[in-house]
Amino acid sequence: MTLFIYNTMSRKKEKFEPLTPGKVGMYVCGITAYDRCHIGHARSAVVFDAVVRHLRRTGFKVTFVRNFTDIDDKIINRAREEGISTVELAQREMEHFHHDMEALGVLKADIEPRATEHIPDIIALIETLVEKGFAYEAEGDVYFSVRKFPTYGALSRRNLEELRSGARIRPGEKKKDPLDFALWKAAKPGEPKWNSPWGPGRPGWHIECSAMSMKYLGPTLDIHGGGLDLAFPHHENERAQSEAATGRQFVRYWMHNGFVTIKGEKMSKSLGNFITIKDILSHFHPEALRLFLLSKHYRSPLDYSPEALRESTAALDRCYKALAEAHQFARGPVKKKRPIPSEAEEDLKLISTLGTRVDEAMDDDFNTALALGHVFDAVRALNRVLSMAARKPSALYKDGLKTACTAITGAVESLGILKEVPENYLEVRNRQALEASGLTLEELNILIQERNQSRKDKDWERADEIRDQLSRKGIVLKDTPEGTRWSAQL
RNA sequence: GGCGGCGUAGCCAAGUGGCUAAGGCGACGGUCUGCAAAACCGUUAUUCCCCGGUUCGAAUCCGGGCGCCGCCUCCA
Repeated sequence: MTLFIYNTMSRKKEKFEPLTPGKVGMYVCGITAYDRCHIGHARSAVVFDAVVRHLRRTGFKVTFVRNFTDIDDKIINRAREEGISTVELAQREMEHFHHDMEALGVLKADIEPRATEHIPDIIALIETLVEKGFAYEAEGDVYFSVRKFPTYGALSRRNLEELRSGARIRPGEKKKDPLDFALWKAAKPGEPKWNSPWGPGRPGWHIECSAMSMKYLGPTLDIHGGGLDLAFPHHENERAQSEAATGRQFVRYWMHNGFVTIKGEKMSKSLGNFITIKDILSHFHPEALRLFLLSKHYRSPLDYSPEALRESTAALDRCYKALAEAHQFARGPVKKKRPIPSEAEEDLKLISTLGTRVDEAMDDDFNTALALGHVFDAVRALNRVLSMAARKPSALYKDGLKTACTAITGAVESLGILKEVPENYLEVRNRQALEASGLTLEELNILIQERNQSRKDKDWERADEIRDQLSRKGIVLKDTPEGTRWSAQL
């Protein structure tokens, strides 16, 4: 199997060949730690988490670096508003980030460098650029001279002259060219500062990513990822700085994920139309959010709505229900070994090859939507087998069902879903439903008993009344040969 | 204005030259059930925004149009 990745640089799907066979150096732009993360951040995190998982699953040794920007204008301003230090603010938001990521099942990066811990590396890189004539100092600021880098604009397909016509030098900036960008900013009174050859100041945003990525991954990264909004100017600038400094190719494969929109508009801090990860997780299961985020190809826009999350929850419930029932049958008391029909054998075979189909989908530029389609096919096949097993029970189903469950949960490793014990997942869903219904477990059981008595007496009217009453409270009753069971309504 | 992306069923979505246009949610019919629920089976796009072209053959390629979105300033 061969992995193909869409490279923003070439605008084409390319065969993935890392610099060193079998090893992948991957850098993804993390967050600026000044506020809670929203679903847009979650998408980027989950998408690249799936990338890392899939690379590792298919045998690559991945070094994954995701940075924190812990000093910049937004942090300084927010800290000032809150009356705390930039260090405190950044620390708090990095902790929030870690909590959110852990909840979402996003693997920790191997290295999570922070800008403020890499000031010497940043300064060294800027010095190289000054020495080589790509950067110049101006009253304590240092700027990158865009005109010195001939292929500037190649990544984001910008035309320098057109960019220049729209750009302006803002008051207080000492650029020679409107397109030049800051590598080092002289400290203003009261701002955090570090000493440098150009006087006290702090690094610009773009240079920190160049310095930190190359420090841990070398001059050439295999994969550099981030949101589409970072392509210009952030990644364009990173590329210019890095290649100017090293004379080597900076990134082999540029990957950019599309935006999360809400009512068709980009979700962003500036528009104020964002929903935080924390908010979502107070209403939905983290895996439902993951499922939602992976339900569309990573490069396309993805429109958020509570309905969409509910749909993902319904789909996830169906998967867990099937797994739970398969477990239950496998552990059940059936002893009789009657032969199982060939249809069941075929379904079990289909399930056993799910992993291959998921991996193939992922190999095609991480087609998670197609991969999920295969997963749902397998779940339907599993339910089909369960129906047959319920109709004509046989102990011969047990091993097949156990293997099928393992095949499914193993196949979705890259997607990072179905990681919970199915019974636990359903129990949590049920507990939440019970809480929401306002009933205690005891009250619920009394109602169920009363209904069963009514059913025995063939008082269907009363029995249905109780069932309807519970249904309105979000609790569904199911009459099975083993008795009446209740569960959360979808 | 410049650059880029998108428009596939009621909704979401995969498919980028050729087998029956995946899958999810929903709706309807059937099996099951006292009736339900869940699950399964079946139906739900003879057609992929519109018009023209290339081709033996196009949702898929080309040209034009309409509509939506994004980047060009901080943003995942």
